[in-house]
Amino acid sequence: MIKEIRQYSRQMVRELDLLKGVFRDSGCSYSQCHALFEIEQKGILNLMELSKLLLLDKSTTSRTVKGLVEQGYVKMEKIAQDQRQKLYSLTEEGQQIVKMNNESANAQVTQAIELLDEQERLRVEEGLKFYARALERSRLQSAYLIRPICQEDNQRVGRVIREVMTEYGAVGEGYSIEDPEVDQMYETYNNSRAAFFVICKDEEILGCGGIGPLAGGEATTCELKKMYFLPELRGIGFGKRLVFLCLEEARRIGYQECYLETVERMWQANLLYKKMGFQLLPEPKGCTGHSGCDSWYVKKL
Amino acid sequence: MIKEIRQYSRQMVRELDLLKGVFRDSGCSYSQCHALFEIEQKGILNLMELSKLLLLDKSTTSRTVKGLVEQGYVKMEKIAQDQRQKLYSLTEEGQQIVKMNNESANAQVTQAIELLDEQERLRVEEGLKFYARALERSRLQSAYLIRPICQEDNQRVGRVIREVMTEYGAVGEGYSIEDPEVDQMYETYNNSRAAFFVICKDEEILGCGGIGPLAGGEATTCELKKMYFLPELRGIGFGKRLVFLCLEEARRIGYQECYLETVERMWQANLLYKKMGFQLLPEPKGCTGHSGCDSWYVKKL
DNA sequence: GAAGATTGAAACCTCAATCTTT
DNA sequence: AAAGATTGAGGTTTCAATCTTC
Repeated sequence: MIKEIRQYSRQMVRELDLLKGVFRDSGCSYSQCHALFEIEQKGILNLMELSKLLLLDKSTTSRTVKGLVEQGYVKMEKIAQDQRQKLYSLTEEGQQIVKMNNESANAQVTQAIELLDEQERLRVEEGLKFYARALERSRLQSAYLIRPICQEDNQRVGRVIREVMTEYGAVGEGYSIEDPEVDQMYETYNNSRAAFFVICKDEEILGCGGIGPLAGGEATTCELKKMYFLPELRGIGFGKRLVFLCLEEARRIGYQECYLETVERMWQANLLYKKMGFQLLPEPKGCTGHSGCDSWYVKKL
Repeated sequence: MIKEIRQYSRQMVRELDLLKGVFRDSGCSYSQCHALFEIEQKGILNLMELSKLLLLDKSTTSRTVKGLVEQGYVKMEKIAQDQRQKLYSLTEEGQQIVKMNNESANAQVTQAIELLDEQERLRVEEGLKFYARALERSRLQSAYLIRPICQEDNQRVGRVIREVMTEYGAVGEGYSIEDPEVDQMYETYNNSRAAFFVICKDEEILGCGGIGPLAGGEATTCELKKMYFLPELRGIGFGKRLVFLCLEEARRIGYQECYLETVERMWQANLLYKKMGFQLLPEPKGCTGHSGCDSWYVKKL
């Protein structure tokens, strides 16, 4: 399947590349047209932001915009707060060009899309969306690594747990932030019925989570425990990966169901658990001593 | 929807562009890696073919391959039949590089695709396939034009009809190639119950087709007639467009069903009719006098 | 020192002109 | 003349170095 996807994506990129010819009429290079488009989208932006959007080196971007300013399509202004930045926005004429270019590009795409039926169009939209998103997540994730916890991580893991729980106001009695294990995660989970992972960038630890036996529960039930991500790590798909990894490990150990408890205000986490097939429970299981929690989930393994 | 599709495709292209960085390790430029890949796919090819596959100017391609030959990844040979061409193929070392590059590219794509579930992966594959195909067809179609027939077309349309019918052996008694109208399509279809279109590139006519009343049939039934495409025009989606146009015209005139007859060995046409919702009939309708036909279809309008 | 922007050198690409073979 | 390939001039892009402001 990878082979097919690569093949189709090569074909698609090739065709899209040919479409770029449309912009020749406007008297600007393709990169200049792209720059005009992105400036129009954002309204106003500086060189670095534009450079990232265009996927061009800042030096190229600088020269590209220089041409546009000379042609009178883009105007530059400075702000008092930061004399380093140059902020670019479109002139009247620039807006005209963007509008024209957009119309011809839309016409081209429309012409192609009209060859498909309604069902196929939806497939195209969804397919492109999923693939773009997957590639982005994969790129963002590639800077980080998931690995089992080791003893040297204890201190930094403790810090992550405290920071995230504090962020969500899960502090004080009835919350796991008070558990003595917080500073000794390695020792606590280093046994045949448990597993604990950390997510790090270089030496820095940014997230963690693991499984262990559910205190006061059946022997076949495990608990998904201490899953906390610093903000930097959120929204790039690591939650799904870590939960998946934990559930796999739980199955390997021999557990038959996985329980977890959390607070409703950690909405990203709650959404993730539901997506991963966890069922909301009306009341807690076992006796974890975490009376501050207000949401309980379980999933068969 | 066009807006969404353009947005996602921009995002996707941007991400794919970032993936190109993988090839840096091999010591070749991205274009060189791409060239190695395409040479490996085809086995052996000349400069012009390679240039088309890479979407690069032949001059760039020449320089790109020159570098690869110097590095010992590609070998050049000439053939006796045509001393103009240079044929390129991979050396052992070149194959090694391609294999390495392919593995790392596959790994990258795999990493992204693994973030999706089975359903989403299928959507990606289908979506990319549909879009690549639609863009290609749209590009190929843009060289041609569909328009109503005019009197000056008569001779050239007659030639197209005879050429295609002869190609499929639909010659002699019982075939419409004998109809006197073949040389006077404009006059025959220039009335309020009929319509006839031609597909042309510049002045050259490459295909035709139209509708008219079904001889010996009910007044509410029309016949799809004389639809013939020269080989150049096949496989780029014009059949669908022309049939669609004819059916629209038939509805406008007030017909309630559309009949057509053809021969089974024109398999592309038969496939098209089925796809467009025509039902195969066990026997002919009306009395067209075309006893050579062996397939009859009808579609409600 | 770090962030935003520009500049110089070199690589890459296109267009047009040219060379060689058919 | 046409098709395949190469070469020269000039635009586009990157990398690294530099300038300016915070």
